[in-house]
Amino acid sequence: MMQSPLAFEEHDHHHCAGDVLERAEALAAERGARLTPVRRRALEILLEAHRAMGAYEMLDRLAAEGFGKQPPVAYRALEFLVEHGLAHRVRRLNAFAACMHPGEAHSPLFLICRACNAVAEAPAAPVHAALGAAAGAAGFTVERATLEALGLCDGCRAAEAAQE
Amino acid sequence: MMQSPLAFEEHDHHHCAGDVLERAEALAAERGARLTPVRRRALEILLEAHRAMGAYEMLDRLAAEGFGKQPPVAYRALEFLVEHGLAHRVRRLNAFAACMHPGEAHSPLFLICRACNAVAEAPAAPVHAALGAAAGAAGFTVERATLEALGLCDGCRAAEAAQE
DNA sequence: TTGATCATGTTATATCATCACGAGTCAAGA
DNA sequence: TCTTGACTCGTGATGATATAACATGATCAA
Repeated sequence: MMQSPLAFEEHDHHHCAGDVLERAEALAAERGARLTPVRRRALEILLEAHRAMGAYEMLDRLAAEGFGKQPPVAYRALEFLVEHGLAHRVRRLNAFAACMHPGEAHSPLFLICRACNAVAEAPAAPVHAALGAAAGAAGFTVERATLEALGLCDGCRAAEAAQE
Repeated sequence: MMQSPLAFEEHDHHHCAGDVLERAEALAAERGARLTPVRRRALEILLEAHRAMGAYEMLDRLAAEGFGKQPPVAYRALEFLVEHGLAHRVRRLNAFAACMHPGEAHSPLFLICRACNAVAEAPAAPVHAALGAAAGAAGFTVERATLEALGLCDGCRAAEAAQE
């Protein structure tokens, strides 16, 4: 599998890990949610990997660190993170990614590069507005939305164009 | 499992099946795609069921009619239909649904009612526009999009409100 | 009619996700 | 202090979804 960073451009990785983790802890405390060792470690692993990761890869890593070895261990930790907005599920990839903006209410738009497998989380407010309008016209009230785009990031698009 | 029609309101079911199938055939012919017996039957089954259907349920039905009994039989037929715009994949449900507007280029927006499991295909042009803009700002070119909303159709919303 | 291509079927396996159960933890209140 | 109830985490087992790899047969253009 190729490298799959969570944003297309270079960025301050320290922010992604440390700062986000810190905010996650504050959030959990504030809401009475228990960021237990497995859960916290799962979030750290997602942040360190800095890409979308399948539940079984997560399980392998957790097991290697002395946590349980059965699928529910990983699924439960990931479910907790998703429930509390600390991670997101990327359905197209059957995978999970750390949320880069915990706390800020947002249902993200994922941009998935089919060439380098990078997954970026983009602001989605206008998309949600359009979505709500379309749904309303059809007699439907949206509670949660899955917005995932498959395509090419600029880097890979340039590379592909050059190759032809 | 509950009934899961593809639109929230009553409608002319004959149109959904007969007419769509007819257009599908025309489309296939036009594009040199071979709508073979399994493929055609798979599309008919989707149209008749008139709801999202998992690959294994499709497989059961195909097998019962004398087609192959192994998963690839269903997956290949469904893959063909999706590739040619005759069906769509609903990722949130790990299921497939017949396209109600074959030929009209559209990447659909699915509205999934969490109460009655109905799945409706809504017009998504404005959503795509917003999506493209958001992606462009992030340095990304969209090729395909998954747009799925989970929520309540008006009927179920009224029922839920009445119950409380 | 021959060769290229595509379709269909098979067996086997990979991958993703949940169920059901029991032991340990922890805090609120009798 | 001692229950009690909610929650957590681990287990084995199973369920659900999807693909790989390969053989046979159909289709069609040259």
